[in-house]
Amino acid sequence: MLIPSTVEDAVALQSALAPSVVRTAPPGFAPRTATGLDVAYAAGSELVAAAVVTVGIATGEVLESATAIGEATFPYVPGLFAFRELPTLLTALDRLRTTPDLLVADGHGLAHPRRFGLACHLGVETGLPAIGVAKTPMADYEAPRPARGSTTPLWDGGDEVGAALRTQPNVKPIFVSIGHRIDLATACTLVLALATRFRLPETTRQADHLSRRTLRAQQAH
DNA sequence: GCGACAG
DNA sequence: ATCTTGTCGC
Repeated sequence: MLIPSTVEDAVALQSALAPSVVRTAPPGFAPRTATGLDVAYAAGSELVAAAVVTVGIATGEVLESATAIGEATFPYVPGLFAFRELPTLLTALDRLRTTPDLLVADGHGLAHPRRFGLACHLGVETGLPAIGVAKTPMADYEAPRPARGSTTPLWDGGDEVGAALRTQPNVKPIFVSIGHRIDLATACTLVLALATRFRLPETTRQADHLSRRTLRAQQAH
């Protein structure tokens, strides 16, 4: 995968790719598994550890996982952090034996200044359905009702770009947006099904834990 | 012009 | 993201 060498090129690439995002699900789309992706960073270096974990949507059971060690070359710039994580995440994805039904990225999809966050980039790059799940919003929203499952729209420049989703009663919402080849309502339903017990979906939790374990193990060497 | 800004 | 102990609660 080609990583732009400048911020200007990175912004241009996102704008160029944004029209490729498909905002509807494939006919008869009924994923049985979901693959979570996350990256852990080392404190003072560019070392990163990526983890991808496939779980059963109905059970939350871990079915398969893969990891990769890499280097974050691109600097952290809000709106461009996908360029830090993409190469290592794609390497880890390639190591899965079974092609994912659905990707769940740790970050935004359409709820992004150029409508092309990490989840969109992952989806367009792989051709797979993808959802963005973020812990903090970049867009405006009103608090959803306290009940589990309630949602409220995410607004950015007059566009509805995602949803604030309450996954647990009276717990801070998470921010769901389309990544690729899915609609927002389906994305929210699937994320809710993956967040039966905790605020974050099981995909995110498992990938987060595995990426941290992988980084620690790498640093011990 | 200045601050804020996914991870 | 990461640096970081204990503590309150289910």
